Amino acid sequence: MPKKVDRQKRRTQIADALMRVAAEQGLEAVSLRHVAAEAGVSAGMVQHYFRTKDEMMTFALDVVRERNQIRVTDAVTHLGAAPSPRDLLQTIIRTLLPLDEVTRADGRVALAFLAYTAVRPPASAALREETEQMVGFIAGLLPCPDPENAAAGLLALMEGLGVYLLGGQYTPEQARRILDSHLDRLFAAAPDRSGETVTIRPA
Amino acid sequence: MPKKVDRQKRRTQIADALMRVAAEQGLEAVSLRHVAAEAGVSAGMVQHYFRTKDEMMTFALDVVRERNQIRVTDAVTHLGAAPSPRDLLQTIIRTLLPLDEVTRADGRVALAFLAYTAVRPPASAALREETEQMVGFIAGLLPCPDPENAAAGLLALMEGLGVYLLGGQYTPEQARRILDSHLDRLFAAAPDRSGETVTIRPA
DNA sequence: GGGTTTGCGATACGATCGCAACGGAAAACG
DNA sequence: CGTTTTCCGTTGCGATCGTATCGCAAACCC
Repeated sequence: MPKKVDRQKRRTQIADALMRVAAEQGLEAVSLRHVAAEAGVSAGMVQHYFRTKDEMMTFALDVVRERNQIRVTDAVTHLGAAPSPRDLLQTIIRTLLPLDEVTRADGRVALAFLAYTAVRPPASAALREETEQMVGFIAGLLPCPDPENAAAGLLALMEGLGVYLLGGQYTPEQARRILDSHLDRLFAAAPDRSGETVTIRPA
Repeated sequence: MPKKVDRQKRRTQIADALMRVAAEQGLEAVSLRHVAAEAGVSAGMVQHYFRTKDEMMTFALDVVRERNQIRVTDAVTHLGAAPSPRDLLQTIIRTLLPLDEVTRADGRVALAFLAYTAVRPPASAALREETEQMVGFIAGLLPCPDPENAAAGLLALMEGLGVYLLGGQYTPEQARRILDSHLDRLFAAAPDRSGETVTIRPA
């Protein structure tokens, strides 16, 4: 057969280049040739690994989601074995917010994809499922009444904070304060369960 | 001089066409010729009223913002002279959320522009100022402690709800419930001022 | 080692892009 | 009524787009 090439690895390298282009110049600057140049390869090679541009986009979108997933589980792991629900939530959400230059780049890509998929509904199925799962998980951590809606609201607040951070409308410190204030409210009105902790279990 | 043409009106007509294209096919489908075709005019005419594409985009962005502003003041006016702070907030935010097909179209445009300006920071100055003003206004309506952060959080929640609505991750009913639940929380823990009302005054 | 399969660079094609330039029609002004 | 100024449709240019296709080299199978 052919040369042994790690296909998945090459595809990821190309997706990385795509994300760099998208983060710096926006998604509309993403073209086969730009991505190829950014990746330091020929345009033909990009075409070899992605038969169509849309396939490349979809793959990159998956990579972004996967990276975020990893970031979260990493952060949670570093939190120790039995964090309080509030610390756990704060860590998760702070991890997902574009608070530094690195995560900002990712955030710009994610935002661009959001606008991209808003016109191509089928591409967002996985995203939808992920969100639903997240809502369920967070709801279980909240001591307040109506935890389902509170959890969904917390996620929405996170998303909005991300958007405003990228738009430069809120500073990172502001965003952190807003998040903390919101968590205060979520954990305030409830019966005191402040001693409780969460046991991390593998997904 | 020349034929008397209402320049501003023509520009708005073109911007309307732009928004229709952007809402249906995304911002990357917005080109001089597409917009011209959608508006039923020649490409040359579009060029006549906007020397560059970027000028057209910026103008359209302004129109979107202006429309939202009008929608809000309209809704608030229909609310009567002395609504409760909570009703006022609910109305404002529901007005800004993409809950029906019409506002969804606007929301898609706004989201596309958000991604657009994320890479062109200078274009978002007006947006930033508007948000700041809004935070101040909302903060004055909130009875809870830390009203500044709560207000900013409420706006972020709204933005996130909008994004999730456009992505089809939350349904309109869900979004309304989430918003109400959040408002419950904001107006719950406070000293009872439920009898108070807000006096609407002109901006 | 010949044949086959794959990796990948090169090139071409038709479409579309933003933009510039030209030209005529029409209206206001002298 | 002629001039001038604006309006705007047409056309063309160069660049770039996504995609199809070809060709060759390298590696694997037998």
